[in-house]
Amino acid sequence: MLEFAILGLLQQSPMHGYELRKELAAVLGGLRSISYGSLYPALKRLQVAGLIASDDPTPRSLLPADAPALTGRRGKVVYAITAEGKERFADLVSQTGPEAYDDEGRFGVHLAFFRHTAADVRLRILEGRRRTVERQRDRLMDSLRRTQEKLDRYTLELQRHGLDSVDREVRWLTELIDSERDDAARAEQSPTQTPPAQSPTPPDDGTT
Amino acid sequence: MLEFAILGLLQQSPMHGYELRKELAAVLGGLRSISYGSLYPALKRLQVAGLIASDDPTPRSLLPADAPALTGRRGKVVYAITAEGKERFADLVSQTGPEAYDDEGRFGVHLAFFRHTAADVRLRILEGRRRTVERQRDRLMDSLRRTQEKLDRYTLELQRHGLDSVDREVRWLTELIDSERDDAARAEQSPTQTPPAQSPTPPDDGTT
DNA sequence: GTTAGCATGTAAGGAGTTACATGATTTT
DNA sequence: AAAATCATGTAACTCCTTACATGCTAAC
Repeated sequence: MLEFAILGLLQQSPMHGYELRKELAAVLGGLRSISYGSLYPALKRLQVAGLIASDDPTPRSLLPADAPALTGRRGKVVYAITAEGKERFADLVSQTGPEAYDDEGRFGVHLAFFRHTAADVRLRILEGRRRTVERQRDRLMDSLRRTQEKLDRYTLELQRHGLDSVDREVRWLTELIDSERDDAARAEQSPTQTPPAQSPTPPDDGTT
Repeated sequence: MLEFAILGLLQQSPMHGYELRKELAAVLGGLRSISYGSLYPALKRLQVAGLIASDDPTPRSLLPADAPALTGRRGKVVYAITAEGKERFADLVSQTGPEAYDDEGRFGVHLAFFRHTAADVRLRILEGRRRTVERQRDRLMDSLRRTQEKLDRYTLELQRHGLDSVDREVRWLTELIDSERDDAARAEQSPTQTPPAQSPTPPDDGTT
């Protein structure tokens, strides 16, 4: 998931690790960020696999011969995606199986890169996610109905709040799906126009 | 976290692993359950630590001497919490530091066992959780305000939905906190009565 | 020229998962 | 007695975190 997100970000522009971390926070839900202990090893793995390349500013060959063992090379290291990396990203982005939507984090990453995703793939991922969340909702409703009496006030509140959240997520997904379908229908009617990448008007939301 | 949840459930009644797993699902948010690959090793660790004890139905000593190496002992194994385990659970339950509310899962477990938690500890945990979630909300609002134009429709939707969820969680926590404070005030007025373990009437919620 | 904060990296470990293997009990 | 399902367990692995170690660069 992390490697997927890195490839996606580097697709947009080259970056060094520190920068990447900030952008990653936005992609991964905006709340928690990834730690360096995950980030740098991931970059190394991607580089070894040939999916990204570093524009290393101080290559060994330019250092004086007496430079000591160099436990760690320092200085900003800018990474860029390679052709192979783009290929791999295209593969990942077009996955429509459970791995694209069963896990909340992975789904978020897929959504964040929807601009690089074909319209039919977008729709399948959104529908898959909705099915997953609907199943969660149904299980929760079931469990609430069956055990309502046995539960104390706090557990009850926790489950009701969880149910409410899941319910809202289903509605949110339904809005996205409907809006995707509208776009598809519109593209059908006037196929000469470029399909709209920006939505016409988001359905509203009232709050704030 | 898993071990905390197990101790909490065994506090209520002895159970075997399979049963435990179902109850665990409810405690851990009702959606995903824990796998056996986590559960059984956890039980073993707790037993080795002396916090739980198994009522093993087929102890080695009762088997015929020719019983072969016994790669795996089978038959239901019922676990019960020990006095030491109760002590440990009481310790865990009364923790009011970040470990009780920074992680969503851990907070959920704490909440699920609020009936075993002192009123002042409950309040501190709820307030801590609210602070954590408020910080998340503020960070998200900030990020949304600053980068609104750069984001495509999908990332924007994702962040707006995330913000909405976090906002609702803050409100939910505030309701719980207010209700706790009411209870505390009521207990103050008539200290001879036992403090109410069940809420009088949940503040309402309208939806469903 | 020293402190603060930017930037990179490693080692150890935590908390879970999947895949596998097997036994015990209930249903048909 | 075969099949389904209940129940226990291990090994290997995934994916991330914390704690640590270090160097580079700008500001005072």
